[in-house]
Amino acid sequence: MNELEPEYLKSAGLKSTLPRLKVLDLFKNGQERHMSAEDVYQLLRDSGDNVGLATVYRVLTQFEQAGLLVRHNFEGGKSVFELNEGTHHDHIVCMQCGHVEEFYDSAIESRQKKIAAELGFTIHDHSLQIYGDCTKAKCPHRR
Amino acid sequence: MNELEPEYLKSAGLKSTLPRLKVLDLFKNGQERHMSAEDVYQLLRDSGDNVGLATVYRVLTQFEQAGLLVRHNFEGGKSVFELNEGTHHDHIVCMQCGHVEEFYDSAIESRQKKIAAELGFTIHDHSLQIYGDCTKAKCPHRR
DNA sequence: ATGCAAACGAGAATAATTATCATTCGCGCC
DNA sequence: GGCGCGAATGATAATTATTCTCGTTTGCAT
Repeated sequence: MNELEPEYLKSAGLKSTLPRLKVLDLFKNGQERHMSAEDVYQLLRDSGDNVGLATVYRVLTQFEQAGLLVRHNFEGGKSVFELNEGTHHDHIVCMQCGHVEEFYDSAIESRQKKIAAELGFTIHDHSLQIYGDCTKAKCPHRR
Repeated sequence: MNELEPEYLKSAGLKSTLPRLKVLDLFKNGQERHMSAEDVYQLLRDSGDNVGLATVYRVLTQFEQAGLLVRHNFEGGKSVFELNEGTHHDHIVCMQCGHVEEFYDSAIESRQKKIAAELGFTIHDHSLQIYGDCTKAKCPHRR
């Protein structure tokens, strides 16, 4: 059932190996959009694939550098990755259940550009997270 | 020469102890606005005050909870603290020299509130950092 | 099929932070 | 001005996230 996709790795200049294909498949066909290294490691282990934790870290970092994944540093000290689908967005994170929603606001984006320019910075990257409680929902997502 | 200020601690519900007074003094009268636990530890050590690293971590966390300091999680894996002067602001960080500038933009703030509301979140906190290079300056600040 | 560099897996090493616990300190009380 | 007690401290062990090391395996071109 594993829908492997070696072409992605080839085009990214990465050799097509089993661990890489499995990790990529997890992000493309798995249920969670946002996963930490530990999450990936456990999910692979659960599905019977024995990929070493060190390899997971290596692969995630390589994928980030290749532009296949994006890394986020949410509160809590661990890096979280998601598939890079070209469209930039920021995140709002529920502090109760850990659920993550994505949003994009062009007004915020353009203000950031203006501010950076005014302060004499060449913008490289930015990171915006809103932390709160998803009161509306009954927090159906677990951490 | 240490200008101690026990009243701050009292009013924050914290017992006035030597390590706490020294850390507070560093933030109020030191040259760096943004410091990690290790930074604080080293600076105290340099000025002849022997405060344990564990104590530094404890005091920083207590000060954060008491509202005296604000904690930031910039890229790089370590927490950075600054004096809480009531005025919220975000940060732009130079990736070359580590220099930090502060800014506040009411348009960004209000857009965030609106977005959180639309997504059904009670906003708790937020974190916005822009990462870039301070091209204008010749990067006079070192990390 | 063969070979070799690149990738892997297990476990050691590192970095930031937190927990443990015996000793010391701040401070109210007599 | 000393006493006592609980809170705070400091040294160090423990934890957590991540990276490094190194002997073994694998992808892939010949």
